[in-house]
Amino acid sequence: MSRKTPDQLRDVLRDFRRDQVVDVARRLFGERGSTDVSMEEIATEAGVARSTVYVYFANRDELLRACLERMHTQLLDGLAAAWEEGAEPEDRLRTLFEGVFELIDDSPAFFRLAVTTEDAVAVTADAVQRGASPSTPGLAMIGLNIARLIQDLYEEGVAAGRFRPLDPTVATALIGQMLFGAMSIRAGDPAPGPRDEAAAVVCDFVLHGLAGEGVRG
Amino acid sequence: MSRKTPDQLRDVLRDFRRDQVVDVARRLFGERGSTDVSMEEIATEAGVARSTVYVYFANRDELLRACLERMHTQLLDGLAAAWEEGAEPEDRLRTLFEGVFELIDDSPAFFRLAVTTEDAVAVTADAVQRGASPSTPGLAMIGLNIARLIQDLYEEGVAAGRFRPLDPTVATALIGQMLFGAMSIRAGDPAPGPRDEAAAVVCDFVLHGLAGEGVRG
DNA sequence: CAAGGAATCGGACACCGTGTCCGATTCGCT
DNA sequence: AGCGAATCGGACACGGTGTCCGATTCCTTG
Repeated sequence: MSRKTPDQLRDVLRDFRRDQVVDVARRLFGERGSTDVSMEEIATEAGVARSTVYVYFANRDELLRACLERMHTQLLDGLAAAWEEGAEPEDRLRTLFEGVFELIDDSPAFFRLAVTTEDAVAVTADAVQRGASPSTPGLAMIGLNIARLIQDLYEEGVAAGRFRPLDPTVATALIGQMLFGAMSIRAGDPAPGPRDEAAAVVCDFVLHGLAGEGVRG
Repeated sequence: MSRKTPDQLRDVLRDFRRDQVVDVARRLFGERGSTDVSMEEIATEAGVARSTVYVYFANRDELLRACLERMHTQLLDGLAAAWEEGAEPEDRLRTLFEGVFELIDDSPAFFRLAVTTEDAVAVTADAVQRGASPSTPGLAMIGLNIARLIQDLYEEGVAAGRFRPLDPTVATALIGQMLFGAMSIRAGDPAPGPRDEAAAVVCDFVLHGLAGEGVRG
């Protein structure tokens, strides 16, 4: 062969090294704020020179984006794994909350990160509607895929006659809001309760709301 | 009198100057991130020397806290103003959302600020239950008062037979989560819809949930 | 008006983190 | 052994923070 190492292999290696750094950065960013942790510290902890980090990431922000993207895929993987278990829309909803909580419990500072880093908050269903191209780079996708998940879930539920027929865009946004709120609060809770319980409670609330059962309708 | 200016007056003056700086800081922090805006800039914009800012605030963090506290009181004032209008629990709930949205629209970066600055996320009702002493300094109060508001609202609703009787702590937390999520999303929405509409939609969701009306119970 | 004190200015300072650069070194491959 | 790529490590400029202090302004009071 003319090339000593195929570009392909070289890239794999490169990704591996990148991941190595991202792992550390994610942990440190998680424990303390995204500020308060220096490049030096990340590099040292990852066992590389500071200058080497800058080979893989143009700057601090890009490293942060990489961390968020990793958490994102981690979340989606986790959700996909448990996704097929229950066929009932209600169960899927609960699964969704449980999966999200699992990620939060694993690295509670997820949100401080996500929120700090601009526009990751686009759990709005508009985004789905506006159909941001799947090639959209970076963080827009982070909430987008979840929004899509929610919208699918909701429409299934309506089709099955389990959910009220609302404007799907609005409904998706509302569920997303609840999800976001629940995540944020759990992320800030120093002593969160059991995951399944918490998910069940939130899920019940999302389904039936606040109003007394006999009161209305 | 022995004193040229009574300490009292001196303090008033001092507060006035402080507010002057906080006003500017809040705006700038709001427009761009809490990072990305230097003390120098704040000072200049406020028409004082950088060193003078450090007379009133020990450091950047303290200035940030002051900004958040100001927003907090602003929010509570706004809510209190419209609080008595509707006696019905449902109306009060809607008023709550509207009031919060109003603040958000006024300075959308409220949340990036609040969330970034640790533990402001304590909208958990546990906090109310644990009864954090009212003297608790700083940001713990920021969500606490709102939580108290929510809890009162909820208990009124239950007493009036309008809300389902749940564990008040849990119910408060859930409403708080929805509120938090709604705020966050609206804060990130580049083109938010009319306030009253948005509030009405969220409110309806909180009241009746997702499930079809005839489906369950 | 003159004197005095408090607040403010403005500029110097040390410190730290970022991002860039480059020569020296190590590592893997042939 | 020899080559090239990756890595090291340490220098650098830059910008922001927080501290300090002498000079200046403003207001009060005698």
